[in-house]
Amino acid sequence: MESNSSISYMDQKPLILINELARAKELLQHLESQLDDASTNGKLNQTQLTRYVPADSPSFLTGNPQKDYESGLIGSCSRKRKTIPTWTEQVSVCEHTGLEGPVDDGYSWRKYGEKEILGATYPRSYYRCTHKSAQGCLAMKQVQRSNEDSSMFGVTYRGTHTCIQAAHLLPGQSTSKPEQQDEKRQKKTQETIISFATNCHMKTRDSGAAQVVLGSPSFSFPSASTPIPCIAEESDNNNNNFSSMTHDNHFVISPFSSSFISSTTSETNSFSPYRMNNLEGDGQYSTLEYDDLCEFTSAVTSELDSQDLYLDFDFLHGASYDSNFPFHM
DNA sequence: GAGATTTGACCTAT
DNA sequence: ATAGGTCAAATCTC
Repeated sequence: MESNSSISYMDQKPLILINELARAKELLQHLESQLDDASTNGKLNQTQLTRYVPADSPSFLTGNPQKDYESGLIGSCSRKRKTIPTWTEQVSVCEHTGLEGPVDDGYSWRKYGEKEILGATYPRSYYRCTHKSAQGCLAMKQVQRSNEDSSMFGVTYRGTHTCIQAAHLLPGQSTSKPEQQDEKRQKKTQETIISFATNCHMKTRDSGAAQVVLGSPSFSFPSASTPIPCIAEESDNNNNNFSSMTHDNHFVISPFSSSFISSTTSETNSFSPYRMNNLEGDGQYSTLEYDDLCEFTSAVTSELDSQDLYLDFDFLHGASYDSNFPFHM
């Protein structure tokens, strides 16, 4: 990689990180799905999938994928109304970490409806991409506040952004003034990392049972509407040539691929506390890559019947909070 | 005045 | 019949 690209990469690390964390979340969801499938097939009878959600929440909050499959929200087009061939993503967002609530995820949305939902304390809000008319972007999302924890929101994304903002903005960016975007992005990046570190746990047990803990009460991915659809299909990518577990159970993060940098903007930020140190001891920083997470996902599924694993992202140890990084396997 | 939000009516799947 | 999703006119905000 030429030097200019290298500088640009360093400047854009926070943005990259946001996107990477969004990818991580999606991959964890994918993993959860894989584990569920394995359990269904009798491979993992003791598999437990734990996902924080209020008990009386709608399906996208209760984490009942079967229900959503049945309702057509996942993996297929909705059978209701116009069938938009879309990919559906489900995330939970906490307003405590999202700064501006669940609506501000970096994209421009226009609210087109609100509906009282049976059994739900709060109404569900319906949004579509602001650029639907201008650019034919079909992205939509639904936002619903949790019954039990009013600070929790369930955000269901339907469709991917095909508008200009999807091509030129990273999740977490908005159409506000650049300086405001910087501030928002910095805060969101910090909050995202902290939230991710505090609440994302993956464990395997001696018994072979697996536990995935996603979206605990304060867990959020402000950039949840990542413009990277069809993760399940892409997760089979075999270009993951840079991640491995070391002898001391550290997850090795190796140099960043150039392909992802091209999707970022040229704005600058500095988040040195959150840099990811690789473990080569050469002082170079690197980024948790998408394929690392594919490897990670694969590792979980292949190691379910073996020893405990421990995943240690050093960059989080350097963050300005004192909790132990809880990303374990 | 343009664009966003609200809200009641309407449509469609179950 | 009912519930969820969408439409579109009215209203609000900048």
